[in-house]
Amino acid sequence: MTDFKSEIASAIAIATKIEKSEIYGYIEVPKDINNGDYAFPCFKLAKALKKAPQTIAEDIKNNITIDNNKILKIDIVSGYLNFYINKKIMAEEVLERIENKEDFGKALAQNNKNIVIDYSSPNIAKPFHIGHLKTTVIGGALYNIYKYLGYNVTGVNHLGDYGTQFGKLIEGYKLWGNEYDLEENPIDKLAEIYKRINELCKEDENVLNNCRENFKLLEQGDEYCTRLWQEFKDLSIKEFQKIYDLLGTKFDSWNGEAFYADKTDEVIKILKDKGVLKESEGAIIVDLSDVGIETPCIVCKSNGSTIYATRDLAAILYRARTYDYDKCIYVTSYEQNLHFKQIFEVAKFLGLDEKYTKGLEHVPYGFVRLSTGKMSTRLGNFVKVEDLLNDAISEAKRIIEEKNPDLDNKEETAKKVGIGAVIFNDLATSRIKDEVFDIKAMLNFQGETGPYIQYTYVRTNSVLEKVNNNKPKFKDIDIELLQDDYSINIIKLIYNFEDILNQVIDKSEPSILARYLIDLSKAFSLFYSENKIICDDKNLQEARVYLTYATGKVLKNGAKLLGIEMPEKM
RNA sequence: GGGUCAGUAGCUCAGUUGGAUAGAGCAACGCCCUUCUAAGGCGUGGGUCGGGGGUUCGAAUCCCUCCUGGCUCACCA
Repeated sequence: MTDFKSEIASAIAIATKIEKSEIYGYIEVPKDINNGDYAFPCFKLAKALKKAPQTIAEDIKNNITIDNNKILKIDIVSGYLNFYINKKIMAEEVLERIENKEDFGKALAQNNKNIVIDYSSPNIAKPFHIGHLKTTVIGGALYNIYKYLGYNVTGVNHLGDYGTQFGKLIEGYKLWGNEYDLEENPIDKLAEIYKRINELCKEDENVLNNCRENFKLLEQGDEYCTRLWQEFKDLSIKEFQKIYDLLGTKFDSWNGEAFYADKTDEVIKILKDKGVLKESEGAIIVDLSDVGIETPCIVCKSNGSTIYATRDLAAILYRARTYDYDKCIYVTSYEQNLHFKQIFEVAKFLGLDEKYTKGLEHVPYGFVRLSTGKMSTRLGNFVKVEDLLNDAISEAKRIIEEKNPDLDNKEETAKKVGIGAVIFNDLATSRIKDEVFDIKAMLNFQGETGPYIQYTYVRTNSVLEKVNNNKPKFKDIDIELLQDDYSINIIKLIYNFEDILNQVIDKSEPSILARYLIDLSKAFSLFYSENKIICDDKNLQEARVYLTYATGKVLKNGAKLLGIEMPEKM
């Protein structure tokens, strides 16, 4: 497609003899469409050229050589150079590509880079609560978008399946296992056992020692402990899988912490050979004060066992070797900011190629808090994702019964709408912001929500159904009939789709796409309410139906990248 | 206390990397369905962009400082 911004930048660069990349960075899109489609603020050059902005604008305008077919008009308004592009060309290119490219937006993807994304990563034997939802949907969206843009992506569910907590669980099971039926509701039962054993540990030091002993046995491969651990793990995964199925989340690897348990010796050895290990208070640490991190990174506890940092370092080694990653992304809450800062520094001592250490990226997100305070598994103060999704689905069902009682596939539609609402809610705002969980707001399907996007899509669908899905061919439509503000508004947005996807991966920020889909939905809703699409004028109808089809396609593609499924009717 | 992130309308948030008159949604109030789905569209009210300095043609955006809140600061993950 024609890159209007780039062409304008080139032309200005030639006229001013200034580097194109510099000019390109200055060009902006005016908020007010009356100021054209692209604008160049001449103030930027005033100092360097020692001229008044107005003079610069005039000079550029007089000297610029630009394709008059693509740029129709250049205006000077208070120091700005405003460019008016030929929207017919833009409309033609955008709409033609929609028809031809099955996966519209992929054009910029011609890379073969390997991306590893570590996301979701819940703790075994603990409930999957709404605190785990963000990493799951943010990671999932990044996974989809990287893949869509042509990267080789590996999604890793780095399960929390290792540590003293399992020694405790095993001890609890030994004591009271016969009181619980784990098949029925495994996670809840395990959580109960976990809570109970923790209480007992507080009362009785001997029990705590037994727990530690169990974990040691587990580390040494004791048959009984390993069998129990495996069983807890299997039950948990089965439970998690239910939620992943609802959310449509997929992973390529389930290698969790335990997987790296036998790979930490090598890490210690490399660090030792590098001479960066120090003993301090009985533990073995890497001092990072040289790089401004005052808290040292512990790689070996004073009792000789390893710690999560060591296992994360082993994972970096493993991922570099196995996946040859260009980027390795960790989606976790910002609680772990310091931890990742530390291990990314220590990773520089592992003797890896710079490519791997530079490719490490932590993507932190904000807390989910209940109105009653911070969530705590221990205190039972949490909302399970399964319950939330079920609430959302019931609410969607209720609304369907109220608004569209004759609908087919009510169950399936309610599922898509309810889950779409929940996913969208977690992706719609900047990931770093904290969120106070508000079930009422989440179940309000009005305004800027997932259901709004779905509803807009459904409307595009019914228009097409009205013409028996006889979408006109691109070559048969008259672009001239799509030059009104409402249509152009939509076309411009579709033109930006690729750019939006690239922004998302640049910033690891799926909310950019979520907001974009809202903007596109708004633009279409306005077009829809202002125009009669199915009308007496056959040419006009065909052009508008085509635009409707194009909008629906982008909405559906975009939503899918966020993990939101579109119902065909609702 | 150190580090770090955040503070924009009553509430929830955008703000294209320093640009033109700071925008949406929710909530409130009004209007629009014999018409392609009203889960929609339109309108009204609502702002010291946390405070104060500074940088410059120009600041919600960059720098300094203070205030408020979150997270974190050695053997949990």
